Parts: sequence; C-alpha cells; structure tokens
Amino acid sequence: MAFPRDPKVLFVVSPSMGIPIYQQLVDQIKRMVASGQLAGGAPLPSVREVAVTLAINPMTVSKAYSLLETQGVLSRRRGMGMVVSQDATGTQAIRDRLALLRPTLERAAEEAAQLHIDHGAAIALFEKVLKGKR
Amino acid sequence: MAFPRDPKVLFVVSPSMGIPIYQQLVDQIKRMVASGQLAGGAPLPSVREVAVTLAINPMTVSKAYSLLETQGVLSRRRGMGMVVSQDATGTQAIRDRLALLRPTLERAAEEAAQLHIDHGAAIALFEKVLKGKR
Amino acid sequence: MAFPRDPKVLFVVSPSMGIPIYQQLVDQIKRMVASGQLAGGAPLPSVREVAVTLAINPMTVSKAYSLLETQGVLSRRRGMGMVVSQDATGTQAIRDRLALLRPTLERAAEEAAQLHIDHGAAIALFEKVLKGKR
Amino acid sequence: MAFPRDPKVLFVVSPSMGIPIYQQLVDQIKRMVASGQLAGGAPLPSVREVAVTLAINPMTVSKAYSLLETQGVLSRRRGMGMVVSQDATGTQAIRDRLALLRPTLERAAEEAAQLHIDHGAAIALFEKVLKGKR
DNA sequence: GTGGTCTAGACCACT
DNA sequence: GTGGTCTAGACCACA
Repeated sequence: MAFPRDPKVLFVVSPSMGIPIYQQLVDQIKRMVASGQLAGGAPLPSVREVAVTLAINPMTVSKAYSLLETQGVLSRRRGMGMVVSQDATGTQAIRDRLALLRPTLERAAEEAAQLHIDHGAAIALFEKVLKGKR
Repeated sequence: MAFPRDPKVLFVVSPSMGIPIYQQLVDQIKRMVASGQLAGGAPLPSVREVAVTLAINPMTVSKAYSLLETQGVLSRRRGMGMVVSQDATGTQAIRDRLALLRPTLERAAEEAAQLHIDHGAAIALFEKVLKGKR
Repeated sequence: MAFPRDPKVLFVVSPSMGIPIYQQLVDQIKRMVASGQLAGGAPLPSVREVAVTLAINPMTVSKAYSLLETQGVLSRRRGMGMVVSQDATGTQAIRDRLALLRPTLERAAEEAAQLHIDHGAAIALFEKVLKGKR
Repeated sequence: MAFPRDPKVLFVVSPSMGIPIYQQLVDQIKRMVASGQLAGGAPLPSVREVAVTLAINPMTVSKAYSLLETQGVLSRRRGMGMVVSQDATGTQAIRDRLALLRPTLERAAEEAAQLHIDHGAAIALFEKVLKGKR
C-alpha cells in the first residue's frame, strides 16, 4: 500500500448523452486541474479502476488520458500510472480558468443573437441560472 | 389575402464542421420560428430548392424537415410542401425564446461552478463575450 | 334549376392523415352506396363543388370519381355530371356490405395475432369499442 | 449473469408491398416489445446484420432503429449497438397490448356504422375472420 | 410540382 | 466491432 495516497478522485459521466464519454472525462479532468482540485503531481485513478467504477470501456478511459498526455496536462509515471504534470506548458494553459469557460458562453451569445434576445435579457437569465445552481 | 408568396427564407450551413448539416438546418429553422421570422402557416422552400441552393443532398434537407415534422414544428401539406405548424404544441414550446437559450447557460453555470469561478466573474465574462459578438 | 334535386351529399376528409384524400373519398362514396344513402341514379356533387367545399384540389376529386367510374360504381351522364350506376356489376359488388368491412377486421385480426392477444380478448375489445361509438 | 447473447431475433419484411420496409420493421419490433418477446435491455441485431439477412440497405434498417429511438422504445449504447429501453415511458406505452389493437378496431367500428351494419353482424364477422387466421 | 422511399457505397466517430 | 452522416441517383405517390 505504498502507493501515493488513495486518489479520492471521482468522475461522473452521462452515457447516452450527446457528448462523447472520453470528452466528458477530458473536460472534467481539465476543470479539476484548473480549480486546483487536482494539483501538480497528483495521481489519477488507474484506467481499469475508472472503467470499472463508471462501467465504461477501458479503452475509452485510456483515450481520455492519452489525449490529456498529448496536451501536456498529464504525465505517465512508469509503473505508477498517470499524474498531473508538475508545471508543464500544458498545465499552464489550463490555469486560466476563464478561458475554459469562454467557449460555452460564446455559444450562448451566438444563440442569443440568433434568437433576437438582447444582452440585458440574456445576462438576466444567466444570473438567474447561476443563482439556481446553489 | 394571398399567401405570402416568394418565401425569401435563406438557410446557411457550414459543411465540414462538427455539427451535422441536417442538425444545423433543424436548429436554424427552430430559431427562425422562435424569433417570428417564420410565422405559423408560412411555407418553407422546397426540399429540392434548399438542396440546390446549399449544394447539398435533397435527402439531407428531407431529414431535417422530417425531424421537425415529428417534433410538431412543421406540417406536411400533401403534394404542396411543408409549412410551419399553425399553433401546434411543438411550435408553442419553441415560442419561448428564453427557454431555448437556457440549456446552454445552465451548462455554462455548471462549468463555472466546477472551475470555482464566482458569479461576478462569470457574468462579467458573458457581458464581454456578448459585446464582442458585435 | 332543373337539375335533379339538390344533392345533399356531404363528404369529409382529414388532411395530413395517413390515408390519401382521394382514397378517403372513394371509400366514403362506396360506403354511402352500400348503405343505400346513395341510391342508383343518384347525382353526385360536381368536382368543383366538392373541391371548393373541402378546400382540396379539383384533380384530387376527379381522381376519386374516375376510379369509381372504372370500378363501375359511378357513371358519367353527359352534361349532368356523375351519378351512381343503376345496377351495374360494380355497384352490385358493393352491395355486400360485410365484404367492405372485412379488410379492416382482417387487419385487426392480424395485429391481434402478432400481439398475442387471444380471440376472446380481441372480441371483447371490439364490443366495447362498438358500444362506445354510440 | 452474462447478457443474453445470441439475440435470436428474426425480422421479416415483404418488399414491393405498400407499406415501407422501415415501417414494417418499426411495427414488428414494437409488437415484439409489447408481447415480451423483446424484454427491456435486450440487444437488437446490428444494423448491418439485419441488412444482410433481409437483403436490404443498412440505411433502411437504421431509419427504423432511429425512429424507435426517438419514440423511446430503443436506446443507443454508444459503439455497442441498440438495446430495448429499460422502462422508458416509450416502452411503457407499448406494453399495453390492447391499446395497440384499439385504433384498428375503432376504424372498423366507424366503417360498420357508416355501412349500417349492426353490432351483432360486425362481431360475428370478426369472429369468423379471427378463426380463419388459424 | 411536392415529399417519400430505397439503393449502393464512402467516410467518420465512438467503444 | 457499433451506429451516424452524406452523396448521387432512381422510382413512386400525391395534388
């Protein structure tokens, strides 16, 4: 049990949703890194563990991890599985949390424009939704 | 009291984008109905016409129209083309423009929460993005 | 006004239903002949009149009349429009009302079999539906 | 506890008949779900398999499956094929076998009324037809 | 003229 | 392996 502490990381996926499972994992891990929930060097649960827990295909988890490795967010520690990169350029880029939020807001702005919803109404709705979140 | 001839309805699609063409058409028509640009009873350009104009396959257009028909947004006038449903429940649901915008904003709120971005910062970013739209 | 009495015949069609309009007209007229509501020699409303009343295309009415003429149910009286055939073989065949009802019941029996509904339950449901009709 | 492998599900279609092939498939699968022959979670033969077996185009099969998915009868397991929805509202509605039979019987009752056929005669004919089915 | 159906075959995304 | 998307082109039914 000399492993680097129990990685109490939990992922959630919604199968049969529009977004691919591997993509949901990638986004989720990025957000956890950005918010500091996953610090540099922190270990990630093994591919097999995630696969069993979420009842998904191991290859799907592997694809997510590989993608994040390519992007420099995760590193492969031989014999120890994946860990969050210490301060690689990849991780650096993710630290800008606003940048991660922007794409979705841009899509919302696009939709608002096409629906002829003015800025005030759109912002009001966003505020309402944010408050409803908790 | 003649019918609004020459349906000057124009669609735009971005091929080679991630979103399927038929889906782009579906979303676009829904927004046009929602914004009142396409009123109840308004005729839609024929499948062939759209296909030629956008240089896509008629079946792709047909698929979009069929989907909208099952959703109650469009009605088929046998041998006479498609028209926007008069006041079907489907169309009704679409009339609420804010409701159409909400899902995306909810996703944004969800992401903001996971990123530990506070409400003020999120709203500020949304305002910035909205202004950037034009 | 020397026309053979006002043909108080009324047709009903449900547009945007599965069954073609001309077919609905054909079936309806056959049933009216079978039940005696339209006796031999009785005049039918003109193509134009039916088309205007039901707000459908005259060609559709014409197609129904022509089909019935081919089948010997109607006859074309020059200058007088269509009338029910006096006792042509076509009309004769229609006089068997049960035969007209049979196809639909056969389809029902087919469906009941595929649904594994036994005869007793199917008949019980039919009785219930018949009583509900009035 | 292994999944019910070898889905011995067989479909039959009559090409060159009036009813579209995809519609025949849809109806057939609905009846199989209704009669319990296809339980919730049961896997369906792959699009390609059905296409080869019935010697029809994969897209035709795909269209049937897609329709049943939008109706909530089937679910897509990403990359793993289609299965019968566990207990979706769509499936639920189908479980009532009598309800599936009713529309046809109502049409028959309607026709009987228009033909002035009394209830007794109509039921007698239905019994006769049912017996003739086997 | 309208939309609907089907085919044959290619390519892509997900697991 | 799975289903999804799109194409090009043919034929049919309806009004």
